[in-house]
Formats: sequence, structure tokens, C-alpha cells
Amino acid sequence: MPTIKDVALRAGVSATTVSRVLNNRGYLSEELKKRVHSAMDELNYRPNELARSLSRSKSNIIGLIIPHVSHPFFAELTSHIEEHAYLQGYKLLLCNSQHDKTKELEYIDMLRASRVDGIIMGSHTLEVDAYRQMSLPLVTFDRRISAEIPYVCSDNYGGGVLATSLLINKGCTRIAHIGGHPELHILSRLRYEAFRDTAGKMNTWHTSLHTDNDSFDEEAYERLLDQLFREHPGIDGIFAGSDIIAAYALKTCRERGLNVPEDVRIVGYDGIALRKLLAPQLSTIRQPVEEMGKLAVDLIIRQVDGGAVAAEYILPVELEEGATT
Amino acid sequence: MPTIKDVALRAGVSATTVSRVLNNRGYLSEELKKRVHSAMDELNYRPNELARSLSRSKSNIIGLIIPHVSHPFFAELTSHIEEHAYLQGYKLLLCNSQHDKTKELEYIDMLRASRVDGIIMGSHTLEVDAYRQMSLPLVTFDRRISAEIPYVCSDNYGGGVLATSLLINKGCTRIAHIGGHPELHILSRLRYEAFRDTAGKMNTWHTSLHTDNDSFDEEAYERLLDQLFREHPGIDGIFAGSDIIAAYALKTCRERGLNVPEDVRIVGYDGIALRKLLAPQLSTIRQPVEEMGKLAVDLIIRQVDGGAVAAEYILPVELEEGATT
DNA sequence: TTGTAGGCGTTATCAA
DNA sequence: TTGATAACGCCTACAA
Repeated sequence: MPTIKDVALRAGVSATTVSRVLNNRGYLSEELKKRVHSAMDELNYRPNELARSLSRSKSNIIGLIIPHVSHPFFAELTSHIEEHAYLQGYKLLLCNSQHDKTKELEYIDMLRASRVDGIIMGSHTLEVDAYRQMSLPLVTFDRRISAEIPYVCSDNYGGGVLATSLLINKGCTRIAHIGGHPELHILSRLRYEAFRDTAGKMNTWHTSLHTDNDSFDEEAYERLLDQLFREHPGIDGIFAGSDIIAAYALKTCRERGLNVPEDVRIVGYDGIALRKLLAPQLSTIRQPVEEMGKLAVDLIIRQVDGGAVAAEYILPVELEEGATT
Repeated sequence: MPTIKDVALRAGVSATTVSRVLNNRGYLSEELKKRVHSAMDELNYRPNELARSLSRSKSNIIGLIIPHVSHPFFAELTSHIEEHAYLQGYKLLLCNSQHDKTKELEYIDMLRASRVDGIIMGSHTLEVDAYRQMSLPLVTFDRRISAEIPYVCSDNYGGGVLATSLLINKGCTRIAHIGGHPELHILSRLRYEAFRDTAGKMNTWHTSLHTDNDSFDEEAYERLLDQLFREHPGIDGIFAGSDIIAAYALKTCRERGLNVPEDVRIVGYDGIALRKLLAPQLSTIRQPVEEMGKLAVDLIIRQVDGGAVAAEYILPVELEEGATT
């Protein structure tokens, strides 16, 4: 591969000059620019980003740590993050933590060693200090770690209220919430709290079930749903913590001969694109996934550029009513 | 961030020596190793991978170009690729080409500039020469570019035969295939060819429909399916080019009041994990996605290490019969 | 407007 | 067994 020196030689100038036209710094005559550019073209020259990064101490790489890219929600989020990073001149290093503490730690270490400019954390299983100490631009999804680390999330509580009151207003009298484990620090826990609060306020009987871990475990949801209908046969409304869970709920109802929405009303959360196939006409609370991804990238870049960022970014959700309520 | 010099100073040795213990080269007394290691620990030192890469001219990064990470099949593939790359000490740079020629070209350029050690192409919209000229370890999925560029795919033809004969053996007499555009160079075209050949050989009436482009276009499939049932109301068997398409077929049948498998039998292709939710009990041809991902990574690494690789790797598929046939 | 020299953090080559 | 010294390819003072 040709280097800057080869280009300099061919254009009859010094390497510095080539570097200048490369970065458009200082005063350069048009003629010179042209000469250098054609030398580059002839040699099919591309500046070595490794060398540039080392020299500038800036890699233009963002690390993304998520539990599972194969989970539809994260797949969508990743897709948007990649796109916006690319548009801003950043590359994306992908890390699947699989909700594993050790892996997450190793990835963070690896990303620091790779001198990424910042890390977007969609997975966070570590203790607060582990994140604070890393002195790197950081953004998390759905988790408040400390005042210095900004987070992006949808209006979980608002969404929970919307979903719950929709069920109740439609006439449900025995409603259930199914979600991931409501760890204290995970903000999606607010969906559950909103459910509980709203049902309480509206004097509606309610119950809720949670998986042990946040892993994308298909069977866990099926087991949970079976348990729900076994223990509470009269359930007539379900607020699912995600569209995937809602799809399982629909499937379970179908298998049990329960009609939706006549016998049971179901509302999901997320608004993933796949829902149209997964559960046609599903009522759901739509998160602005694209905006969330874009915002996360922007927040990293703003920090890189020394700008100030707020502590929290709570984006509005939207109720999309389909035919399952 | 501390550098190798800081460690050297603290351990009372030269930078060269630190580098030696870092890479375990040459003879080093246990005592010295210990001393250096504790200096590293105390400083919380991590070698700068950018500098290492530059010096060794090896980045330990693999570039992955795919059309859409949010497509379930690619999401799964990406997940496996990332995992195996990680296990082998490689990082993954993710690129969503969106089936766009310009983007693909820009990504290739960017990856070369970043000095990735190799590129796995799950998207390939360019001309043969563009790939041949890049003189970088390469592996493609489902496309034969030239004899020097190895490709990984499932036994598309075999899978097509399995699916088609399953339909016919179950008694279907008017069968259809729906798939992506059968471009000449895309190997998934073999699924279609197998369908045609097998139906012909078994004297079964058959037809087929294809989308214009390979993009993950939901509506296109719905339109295609509508067209199919309008033009050929007697269809009693469908071989879908993917599980996603099969899910659309199921949905369409449901909407039209057709029972599966009584009125119409359906078999998909891919075997994505999500099929259990998308189309419970779907009969499908399962590709060994994980092996394919692992193999692609291995083939890159083998080339990086100067090893020889074959031109093609065709992995066996498996018929998984569910309740839709 | 252009060039020289030194540095980014590491590894490789020689000597000692 | 250890240490200078010169790369790797680029960028940025400082000089001219």
C-alpha cells in the first residue's frame, strides 16, 4: 500500500504538503492541490487510519456493547446507530455481551485498548464504579448510572400509563404485566411501576410476572404465560414488556382458544418493525428507536468534542392502537 | 493513559523489555516478569492497540458488510460472526450497506483505510473486478465471485430439492416458489432452480414469483402473495425463499381463510430462531448459520496467516418438518 | 507557501 | 538477558 511519502515523491513535494492537502490546512495553490490529488489517484492512495488515529489520538471509532444483536429491538437499534455513526464519520465496533458480566468487562477493556472515542452501552451488568472509572465518553440506554453519565431512554413511565389505562378503559378488569426482571437500576422497571400505579389508581385488579434474568429466553416467556393463565384464568388484559413478549402472549391465547381482543386484550411495548409480521395489528407503545440511536451517537460525539451534555434524555413514546385491544 | 515508557520507568527497565514481557518474547526471568507485571497493574496499563497495529501492520479487525443487520437472518449471522471473531482475538467493524452500491463501495474504501485484516461480505452489489482488485483477505456469503475468493453458503440446490419434493410428496399438485430476485451470481438462485427442476421432473404444475430487488421490503412480499393467489387460486403448496417470506405466506393464507396445511402447504428456508414466534411449527430448510459464521471468520484468519483456502464451502442443510406441510 | 524535525506508542533489529 | 535505535505512517510545531 502506498504511503504519504510515495505520493509526495510522485507529486514532487514533501510529505507535509501532502498531509496539508489531505487535511485542507493552510494556504495551498489550486495547482498544487490538483497535482497532489492526481498523484493520489494514480497511486490509489488511501491514508492509513491507524497512523492518523495514533497521531491525533482519536480513532473515530465508537464501541457498542449490547446484550444480543439478534434480538429484534437491539438489531434495529444497532442498525440506526451504525447508520448515524457512519454519517458522522465514525465507525462502529460491535460487541455482544450476552448479558455476561465477564464478557462485558473484557469488552470494555478491549475497547479502551483500541482507543475508541466513546462507548454506547446497551448492556450494563457491572457496578457503578466500573463505569465511572473508565474516563471515556459514555452513553447508556435505559439505565441511570450516575449524574455524569448521560442516558437515553423512552418515557417508560408514560408508556406504562398509556398501556395500562388503555386496557382499563377498554373494559379490562383483571390485568397482568409481564416483563423482564425489574432490577432497581434498569429504567424499564418504570413500565412496571406505571402499570402498578395506574391499576391501583383506577381500582383495577392486577398482577405481574417477571423473568429471572434479562436474557432473551424464549421458553421463559412461554412458561410465564402458562403460569399466568393457570393461576389467574380470568385475566382479560395483558401489558407486555416488549412486542416479543406480546407475540408470545398472542400465541398462548391462540393455543388456549382465547380470542383477542374479545377475551383478552393485549398491548406491547417497543414498536419494532417486525411486529407487523410477528403480531399483525398489535397495539403497542412505540419507542422512537431511530431517534434514540441517533441521539446516543450525537451524545458521544458531543462529549468527544468537549461539549456539554445533559444527564438524561427521555424521549416521548406513542400509543399505536391496533386490533389487539 | 499510561504508556509503555511509564511502565518501563516504574519497573526500572527499558521500554523494549516491557514490550518483551508483554509479548512473551525471548528469555525473561520470572522475577523480572513479576516486577513488570506489577508495574502494569499499578498503573492500570493497557497497550495501545492502535500503536501495536501500526507497528505490526496488523489490526486484528475484521470488517463485516451486510445489507441490513435488522433482518433476522443477518442479525443471527452477525451475532455468530462477532462471537467467533471475539474468541479468536479479532474485533468486528460493522457496516450496513443497505444493498446500496455506493455505500458498499464507500465501506470497502473505509475498511481498507482502517487496515482491517479482512472483509466478510454478506452484501455484494459490485462488479467482479471491484472485489478482485482489493487484494485483501475476503470471504463472501452466497456468491461466487471468482476462483480466488472463497465463499460460504448452504446447499441451496439440495435444500430446494428437499423443500420441493416434500410439498409434492405430501400431495401438492400446484406449487409456487417465492423468493428474491434470482440474479445470476447469487447462489440462492439455486433454490429456485432446484424448485423448477424438481417440479419438472416430478411432473408437477409450478410457478414462481420474485421481488425486484433483494431489499428487505415487507410490502413487496405481501403484494407478491396477493398476486399469486389472484392469478392462481388453486395453489396448494408454497416454497418460500426464507422464513420471513413463509411467515408472510402464512399470514396471507390466514387472511384469505385458507387452512394450512389442509388447503395450502408451506415450507420456508433459513431456520432462523425467530421462526418459532413468527410462524410456530413452520416446516423449513435449516441452514447451519452458526457454522457458516464461524467458517467465514476462520477463512479470513486462515488467509491472514498465509494459509490456503478452498474456493467454495457448501454446508449441508436439514429439513425440519413442522405442522405447515 | 513549503519543508524539516520530532512525536504519537509500539515492535523489530542489532549490539552489548 | 537487556537496551539503544530505527522503523510503522501520519500530523504538527517551528522555520524558512
